[in-house]
Amino acid sequence: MENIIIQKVVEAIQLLYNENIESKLVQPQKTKKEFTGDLTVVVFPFIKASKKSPEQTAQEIGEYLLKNVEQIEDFNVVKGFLNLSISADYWLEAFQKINTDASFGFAPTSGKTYMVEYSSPNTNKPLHLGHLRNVFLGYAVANILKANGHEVFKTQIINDRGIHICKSMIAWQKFGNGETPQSSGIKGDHLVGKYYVEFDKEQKKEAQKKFDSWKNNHFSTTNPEIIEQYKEGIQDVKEEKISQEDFDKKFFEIAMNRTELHREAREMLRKWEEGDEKVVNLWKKMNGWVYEGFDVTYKTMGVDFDELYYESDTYILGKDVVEKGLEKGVFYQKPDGSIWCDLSAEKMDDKLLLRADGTSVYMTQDIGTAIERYKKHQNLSGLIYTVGNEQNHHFKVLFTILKKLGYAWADGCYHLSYGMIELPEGKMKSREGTVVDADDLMYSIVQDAKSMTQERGHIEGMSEGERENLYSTIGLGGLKYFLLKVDPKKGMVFDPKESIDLNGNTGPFIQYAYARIQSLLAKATQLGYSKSFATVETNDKEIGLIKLLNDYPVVINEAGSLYSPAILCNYIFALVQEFNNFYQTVDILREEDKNKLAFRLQLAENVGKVIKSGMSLLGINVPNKM
RNA sequence: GGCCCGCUAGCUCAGUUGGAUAGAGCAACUGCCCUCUAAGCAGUAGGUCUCAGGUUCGAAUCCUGAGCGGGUCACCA
Repeated sequence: MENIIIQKVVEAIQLLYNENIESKLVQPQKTKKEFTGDLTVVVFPFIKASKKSPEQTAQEIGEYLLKNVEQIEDFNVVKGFLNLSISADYWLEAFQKINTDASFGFAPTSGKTYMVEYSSPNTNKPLHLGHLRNVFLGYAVANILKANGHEVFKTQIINDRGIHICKSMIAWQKFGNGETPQSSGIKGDHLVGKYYVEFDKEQKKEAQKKFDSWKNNHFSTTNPEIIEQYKEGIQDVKEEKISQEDFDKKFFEIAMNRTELHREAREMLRKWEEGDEKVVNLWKKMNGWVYEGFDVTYKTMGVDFDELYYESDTYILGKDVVEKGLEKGVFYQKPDGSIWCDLSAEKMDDKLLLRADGTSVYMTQDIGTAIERYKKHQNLSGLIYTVGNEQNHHFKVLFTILKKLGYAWADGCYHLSYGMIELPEGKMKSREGTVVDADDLMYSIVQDAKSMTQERGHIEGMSEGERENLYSTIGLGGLKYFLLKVDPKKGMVFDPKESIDLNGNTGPFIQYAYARIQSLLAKATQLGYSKSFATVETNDKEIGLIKLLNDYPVVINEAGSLYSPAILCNYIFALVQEFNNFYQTVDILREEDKNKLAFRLQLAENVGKVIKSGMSLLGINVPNKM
């Protein structure tokens, strides 16, 4: 419809004023609620061509459109705004198409393939609230891309090696007494996380002892540098060059790095890299526990992956590429032998790619892994990394380097960056135990949903299993919607003391509307009402719903190209608001005109269809009763 | 300090190439269950869109500067 109008407006200006204007200048938009009409054309851009007042220009163009576009049946002019009314027949016809299209809103196959990476956890602790946002976001974006006709591979890279997991391993060896998930009844990832925390606690104790003895001028260390530094530090504090707080922080950190525990963890990492059998076996065992735990969490979350990558496999990648890059002159070498990428042209600091001793850094393996993925999936149109915005700079550098290396596909790489979730008192700190655990949060929100549902739900006649199922549908739906409705780029505050709101603009609000529709349809079937209708007289609430339904394909497209499930959330919410208004002001089953009744049933059915479809793209289920 | 991002109602957020009187939800107040599910609907109140300039028919939106908040600039991952 928009296209027809654009074309006809250009035509009108050509005929009326003998001027050619760019079709870009014609921007039909939805008419605001307080005015009558469906589409509005702003005529200000045309007054240069018409050389007449905005009002008169709008009037003349309006008359032309009324005569020459059959779907337009009326128009009105307010200042420079030309409001056009589209005929009900046009909307009814559009509705027929929606009604008969089983995969309404979804684009035909595009032939493109995308890879979406999300989650990518460390294996030394369980998933937390930040992962929930990450995973729900990545999963929803993957679904939305599929709905846009693309083939999608969902993937994660599991950070299964490194100093962090060694810490858990050391602590378990020292204090674990052979504890296992089976023996303790603790979920595997939580058990490993418990020892990570244990390690930190013990290390802090040891560091504190060391630090205290320094304060008393007892230096057990054989390293005279530390003593010297410390004494200088004290002097600086006296001269107020640094604050006591900064001094404490700095030397506590130094003490931490000089603890026996820290040395042991480093040593274990070294042994792991050598392939020491004992260490590798312990590593496999404890990672195994973590994976069992993650599986349960992912299952509760209702997400999955098509392809897994492990850092223990990929951390070696990239070295040869960097060396080749050096030969080709893309990178340069410093006198100490380290290899760097010059990014001054891009106004960024130079980036280290290989240390002087030839070992790699994070960036090195990211380069290698990206190349690996494009080798494995030829024709990949895009690679989407769902990673927090603290790594914005990292990805900017990564994509720039890939491009410098001559990989044209680097343009298809996209960092799906999202804002951090903060608690009312600030950032979550795993060391301070303020992290909101994913399993705990999901459990408690389902409990909330349970008590709310028992209070006001329509659960009579449901089996115990069906009820439990409903509680988790509502609870998790609420949680997912809560995390997805905010623009990914923005940070958000989460207060664990207040449970997530399940009224208003929420998942359950939408689920409730869906359940009402299903109940309505069931009752209609029971009463033997038909859903087929001839042409009917419509009211503006009905047309309003059709207009919104008609937007669904555009919304999917937009949500896909902007990688934003939030756009879809807002759309579904608006649709439900409109439907609730319709539902509460227009009779459906009580309607005496059976033709109208049938039409309204079918309208409700299609609203339900779109709600279900949209919610499923978000990874949210909808219940038939609640 | 350099670079990046954010700032819209008391709170949480919409507002996509600049368009009409800036919109929702929560919280507050007022109405509505005659069983089409009140987890709902209708209404009231709440705003110098952080501030100051600029661009033009027209700015929350674009430009410049300032303020506040966050991130990053690691031979950490």
